[in-house]
Parts: sequence; C-alpha cells; structure tokens
Amino acid sequence: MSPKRTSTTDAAQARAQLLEAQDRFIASWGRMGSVWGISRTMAEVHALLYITGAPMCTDEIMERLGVSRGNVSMSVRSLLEWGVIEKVRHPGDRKEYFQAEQDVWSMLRAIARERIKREVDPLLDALDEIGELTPVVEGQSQEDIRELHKRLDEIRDGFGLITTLAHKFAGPRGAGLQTAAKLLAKAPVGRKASHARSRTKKGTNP
Amino acid sequence: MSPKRTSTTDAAQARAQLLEAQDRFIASWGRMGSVWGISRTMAEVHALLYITGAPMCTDEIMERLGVSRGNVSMSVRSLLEWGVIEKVRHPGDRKEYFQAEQDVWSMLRAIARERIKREVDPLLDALDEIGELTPVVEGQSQEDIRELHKRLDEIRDGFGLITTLAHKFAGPRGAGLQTAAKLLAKAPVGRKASHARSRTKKGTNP
DNA sequence: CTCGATTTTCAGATTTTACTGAAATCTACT
DNA sequence: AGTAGATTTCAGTAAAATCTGAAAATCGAG
Repeated sequence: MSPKRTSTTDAAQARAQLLEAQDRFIASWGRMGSVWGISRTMAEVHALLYITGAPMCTDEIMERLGVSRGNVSMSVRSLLEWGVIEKVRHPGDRKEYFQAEQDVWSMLRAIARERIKREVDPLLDALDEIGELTPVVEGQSQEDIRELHKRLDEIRDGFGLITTLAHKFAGPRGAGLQTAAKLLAKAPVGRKASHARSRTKKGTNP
Repeated sequence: MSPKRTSTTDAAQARAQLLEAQDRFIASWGRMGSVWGISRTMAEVHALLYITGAPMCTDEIMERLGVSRGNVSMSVRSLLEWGVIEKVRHPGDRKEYFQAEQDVWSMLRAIARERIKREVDPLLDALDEIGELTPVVEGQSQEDIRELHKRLDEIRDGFGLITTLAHKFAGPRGAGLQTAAKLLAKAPVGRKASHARSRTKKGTNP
C-alpha cells in the first residue's frame, strides 16, 4: 500500500502547522501586550519577529499581520526605542529589514527596563513632590500630616526597593541577576514545589 | 515678630494642604493604574482609601472623586477581589464601609499576585498549548519546528522563573522574600550606585 | 414579613486609544 | 540633480474601554 514517502502533502501540512503555531504565539503575545499598556500591534510585530527569528521588511510584516503600513512603521519605531529589535540591511536592497533580539533574557531585561521607566519612576517622582507640599512645621502636632508622610514614605520605600532590584536585573550587568534569580527561586523560602508546568495540564498555583 | 498663635486660618490652610496632597497622590496612583491596565477609577478609589486610612462609604467616595455610584460599586468589587481593601460594618448602620489594606508589603504582594494571574499564567498556558500543536515526528528533521520549540521553551523558561520567584514573593509566606529582596538589593552584582533618589531632606528609613 | 435604604447591574453615552491610507518626506542610486 | 522606491507623518475614522444613571435586586431593622 502507501509506502513511506515524504509527500508534498506532508510537507505542506507541516508548514501549515508551523504557521498556525506562530499565529497563535503572535496572538497570545499581542494579548499580553494590551494588558501591559502597549498596543496590540506593537506586541504582535515583536512576536512575529521573535518567533520566526527571520529579518523581515515592512511589506512582509504588513501582509502577515494584516495591518497598515503606517501602523507597522510606528510599531517598529517603538520596538527600536525599546531596544528589542534592530535594523538589518541587505546589501543591494533598499528595504530595511528588522530582526528581534534573540536572547530571551536580554529581551526580558529590555521589557523590564522600559516598564520601570514608564510606570515606577514617575510615581516615585510624584511621591517626592507630594511630600514637599505638606511641610511638617517644627513643634506642631498635625497628626494627619504625619500620617500622610508615613504612608507616602512606606510606598516610596516599597517601590524603591523593587526598583533597585529591578535596575540590577535590567541594567547593563543585569545578566548576573539571572543567576541570582535562579538561586533565589531555589532557596527554601516557601514550601511550594517547582513551577513544574511541563506537559501535564496546567499545574498553576493551587 | 508675629506671635506664635495657631489661628483658625492656619488650621484651615493645613487642612487644604492635606487634601491637596491627597488629591495629588490619588491622581498619581490613578495614572499608574491605567498604565497597568486597571481602570483609572479603580486605582483612584484604592488610592483614596489607602492614603486617608479611613473606612469610607460609597457616597463619600463618590463625592470625593466625583464619579458615579455605579462606577464606585464596580471599582470596589474589583478591589475586594484583588484583596487590597475590605468591608467594614458599623453596628446600627446599614451602609457598607471600605478600608484599604494598610501594610504596604501586603498590598504590593496582592498587586503582584493579581498581575501574574492575569498576565503571565495565561501566557504560559498558551505556550504549552502551542507546543502541542506541532509534534516533532520521530526521525523527521523539520528544522523549523525544532526552532519554534526552542524559542517557545526559552520564553517559557524565562517567564517560568520569574513566576516562581514572584509566587514566593506573593504567596502566603511571601513576607520572607521581603528580606531576601533587601539582601539581594544590597548584593554587589552590578557597579551602579544606588537609585539615590533620596530627597536629601527626610531620613525616613530607619 | 414589610418597607425603605443601600447596592448592583447594564444599555447607552462618552472618552480614550489605536488604526488607516494617502500625501509628504526621505534616500540611495544613476 | 533627478528619480523611483521606501519610509514617515498625521488628519480623519474606527474600535475599545470606561463611565453614567436609573431600574432592578438585595438587604436588614423593626
């Protein structure tokens, strides 16, 4: 009967599966993006470039994602600013190609860096300003104002600590923190077993 | 010169300053909220309850923030789900009052927990599913599919590690991690000096 | 159990954010 | 310098998120 033979059909099927899997990844990453407050398209472009690993030009991206030229242009610019993709030029070709940072840790650091810049730093600055609005006058009681300062300071300390930590993770020498994180993850702080979410259906937090 | 005298005017001024400072905090926290993908109002309600420390009822919140009853109701419900505020009942009063978790670390843990649940866990689940879409057939080469799996796995490992870490921070025994975080923050991993954003004034941190 | 106070719900209005497409700008090549 | 191909910009439009207000449901004291 049918002998073992890698038919055209098999190859086509495998290719379809690959594209389907890529599309699903793109969709998931895009959904995440909107949870983070970056535009869906920007996240999708990044996902596409990451998951294929290939440098792609504007038209390829437009076609694959079904979005407008302008949208791709804007998304790509932001991704370049975030430092998670880079331009690639092919000699003898006027088009610009874009390629994603392939090292995941490097990518995660870039994301963390950007988010801190956008979320945490402005808050810390605001907290400082607010504290200055309400000087505690010498000898005066003003219980309310003392309480306000206490709360502001607590928030600042909390976020300050997180920021310091994250800067070390996200900074230029951040790779070292990857190791630290691994160690800390293993450390017997809680009793919880590993994040063993291997093949068996989700093993998330009970 | 002018004799020391706490006039009514002084007190009123101090009160105005206090309210102004609270409003600014509320506005900042609200802005953050929208960066995080929660609604501005929800973040503002939380900010109000946190910064005043007082239990407040729906009408007080409506009035202070200038938002509708329905909006307060929905925001409050979400905050209860997040576990960052709680209901308080006054005997002989049918109104429900709400009060914010006052411990900052507890609050930050709740926020982290919720964000992981909403952002990371679904992504990890999706990654698992996607991997299953493209089985690697025995003996077959399929370089593309191997590459896909490699990338998917790398993302999963990265986020998995972060999640494990965060669960320890955010979990029931998470307080221990606060200590660990402090230690790690001090550890000489990078050369970068501290995030020295201290106000020069205030020596809050004991 | 009744009744009025309180809370919840949700369709529609409003505000915010993202996207398109075409004109304007840029760029590498001749 | 001219020009064709490539990219950027941005006004207008589309889509998504958020908010309101009033009707409906709930709740608890008496």
